Amino acid sequence: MAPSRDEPDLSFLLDHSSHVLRTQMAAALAEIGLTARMHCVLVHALQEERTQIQLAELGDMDKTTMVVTLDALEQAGLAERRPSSTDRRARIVAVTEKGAQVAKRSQEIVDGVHRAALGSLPEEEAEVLVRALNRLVTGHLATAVEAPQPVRRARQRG
Amino acid sequence: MAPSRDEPDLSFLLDHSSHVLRTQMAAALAEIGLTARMHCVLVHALQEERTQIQLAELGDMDKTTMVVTLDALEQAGLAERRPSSTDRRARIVAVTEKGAQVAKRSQEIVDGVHRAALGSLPEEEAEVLVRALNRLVTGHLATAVEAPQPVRRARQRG
DNA sequence: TATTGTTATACTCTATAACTATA
DNA sequence: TATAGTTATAGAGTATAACAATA
Repeated sequence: MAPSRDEPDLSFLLDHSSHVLRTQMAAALAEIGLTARMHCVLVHALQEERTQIQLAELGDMDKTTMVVTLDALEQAGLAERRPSSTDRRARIVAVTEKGAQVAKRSQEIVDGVHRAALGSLPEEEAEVLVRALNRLVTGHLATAVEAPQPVRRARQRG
Repeated sequence: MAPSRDEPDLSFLLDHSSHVLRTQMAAALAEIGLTARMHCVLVHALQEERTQIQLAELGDMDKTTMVVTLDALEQAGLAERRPSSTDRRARIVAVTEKGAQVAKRSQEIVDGVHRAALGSLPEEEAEVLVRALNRLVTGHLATAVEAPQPVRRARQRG
């Protein structure tokens, strides 16, 4: 939505800037064959032994979305599913050697995209921007208002 | 995506804050039966005589999305399609009396949601936040990187 | 009984294509 | 030939339900 008047339209400012930054990030990561989600999973899986559900929560995605993301990472040879030694239901996501290299590169890309954006601002403005957003994200804009759940029919038996 | 390290994760900050603000806005406008798009169309249509396509451009939506949005506004008795006096293909979107009242109320709601967010910050931080976002939106984050177009088959003849 | 991961699929959203009327 | 608006629908994205294995 475009700004309608002279008042600051915070919705437009946040929507537009986050959308454009997201497209820049997607384009930059696509050059090494990654999506933002794949990058996110790689980085978190590298930090410590984590199951799919733990990684899903960290990346704020559904467990079924994690399945698809992991399929892509496995197919690219960047990660593997390994049985957990303590819970035979769970799978630990192990990052391969190649995956670790790619993650290092993708983190540089992510940092670069962020630096380019923040670097386009006067230094003090960039600092305050980050501080203000952090305050919002941990305060007034911490948790989404959940919409009323749409009804969902049972799926066809097969 | 959650922040992965100690560096400021601008993507997360913008995505999260814009998403939560959007849900707050949707919930607040839903109380008077509006979506953000409906509000956007009402406000712009009130400013001057505008066609559907002009309103679609202002609200950054497709003309087909505008059709759906206008259907909703008409059904709610808030706006009407009127033939343009200068172009018999085009329709002017006229806001009804009731629509004008609702638009006034919805603008108050929008302003209120924005004020609540900005008001949760120290005054100077809020000012710099808006200034910085404005600079990004008109500068480094002005235009989205467009993704390669997905192929699209011809639609079934009927 | 509850949880992990999987598959199948329903749903939403939005854009594309084709069409009619008009320019 | 090009444009405004409409309809139908394709496609992406994602979440829900059901299920098997295990806790």
